[in-house]
Amino acid sequence: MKLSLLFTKTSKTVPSDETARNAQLLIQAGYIHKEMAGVYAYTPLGLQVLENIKQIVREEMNAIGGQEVMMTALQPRELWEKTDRWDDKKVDNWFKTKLANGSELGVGLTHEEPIVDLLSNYVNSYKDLPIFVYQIQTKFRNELRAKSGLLRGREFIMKDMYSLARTQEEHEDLYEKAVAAYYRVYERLGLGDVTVRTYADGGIFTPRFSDEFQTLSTIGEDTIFVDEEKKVAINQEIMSDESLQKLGLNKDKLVEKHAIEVGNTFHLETKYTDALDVYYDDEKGQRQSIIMGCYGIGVSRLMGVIAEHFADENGLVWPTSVAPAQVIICRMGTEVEVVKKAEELYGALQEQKIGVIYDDRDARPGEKFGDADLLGIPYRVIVGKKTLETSVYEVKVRSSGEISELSLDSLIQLLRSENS
RNA sequence: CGGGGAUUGGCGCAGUUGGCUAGCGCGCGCGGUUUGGGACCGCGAGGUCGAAGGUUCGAGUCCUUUAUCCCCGACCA
Repeated sequence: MKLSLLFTKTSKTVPSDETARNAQLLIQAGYIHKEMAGVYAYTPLGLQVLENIKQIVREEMNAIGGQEVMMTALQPRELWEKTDRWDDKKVDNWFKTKLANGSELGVGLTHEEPIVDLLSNYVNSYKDLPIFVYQIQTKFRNELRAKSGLLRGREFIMKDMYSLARTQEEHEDLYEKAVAAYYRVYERLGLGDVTVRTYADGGIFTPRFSDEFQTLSTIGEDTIFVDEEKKVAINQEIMSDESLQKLGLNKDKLVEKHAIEVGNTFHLETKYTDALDVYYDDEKGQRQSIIMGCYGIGVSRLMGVIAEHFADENGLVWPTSVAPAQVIICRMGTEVEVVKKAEELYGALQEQKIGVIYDDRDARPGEKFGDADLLGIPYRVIVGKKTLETSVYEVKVRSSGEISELSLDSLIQLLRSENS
């Protein structure tokens, strides 16, 4: 992508109506646009990051047998009344609207009911199970208070997966597979070291604990207690001697930390399947309940977490796995030979299918360097008069600041290895 | 939903005890000098001060209502 063609621009000033670092940086660099509180649009660069995160999530869900679908945002009232989740007293953050004929609709905030309703058309026999089905979709929640940029929005992108199992053992197996897939997702996003499985409240679903995936961060609104040996934690909200005993955790080994929830998995048991009257026939023709699990990852929230977690005083610092491009070419000046050299490099990298941004603007060096830093592209290559005299390119690593001089071949090799 | 703060060109801000045609920086357009960390000179466009109502000879400045945004708290199935 040529920067001269990109309609977004960076700003020298921080938006005055944001205090959350993720929102400040993402807006300043032109990745997102604030429509209203808790509602953000994604511009080309931001969308690319979002798509990269989605793709990682998608690959890992597919790897455990997940089947992708896309459910609807508009939801019929009747379906949700069957599980007693329509009433505002039960779930108070619905966005609701009406058809022209007056029928009430809800705007999707989660999809247990519609998923089960969909699957009920196809699931009859033990032969049809188990199933993992997921989607990556916009969710709408009428939060009383949106805050912290992408971390808590009223409209946000979420991956929600649901598992349907025949037996408790099968459910446990699916559940742990999903948890393992979650670990791989955070690992690939660069958050593996700071994300910890955390026991939390199971909500209204079940007396069992749910598992949250908490990324350690000072910006986190959750307080968790981490057992660093066991690599697990317990959320403050369920912290009690009884819970600790049940989980086999030793109070003295726990360290208090702030963290932000980037995933949550629940044991739903048979609550939704039973309520919606969906069962399967076993080998003996006996009708049996279906055991469900649900698994969420806040995709857009992750974008905010990653932005904020890796940023430094000069701007964003994307991990290579989600960066909108691997490398940015900064062309110095407009001399014919320099332009030619830069275009050549741009073409060569594109040919190698390496994500590349070419700063072909007729701007001053300082502006180009500043933008390259702010945009957070992992590698920066300079093409200027000096480049013409040597046969190497000056390459700077955004995260470390390390500078090296590489031939075209080794540059390509470096960028391709990061890509895999 | 309770408490606090904010709202003035695209962005960031200043506007004295109410007083003339509402300023500044950045950005933008034109011309020129520049080009390895946001350089400079000249000219220029662009706002009716969140909205509505009121007080006054006169309101960005005072009063009332209201909308929106941010923060703290409550909430987060």
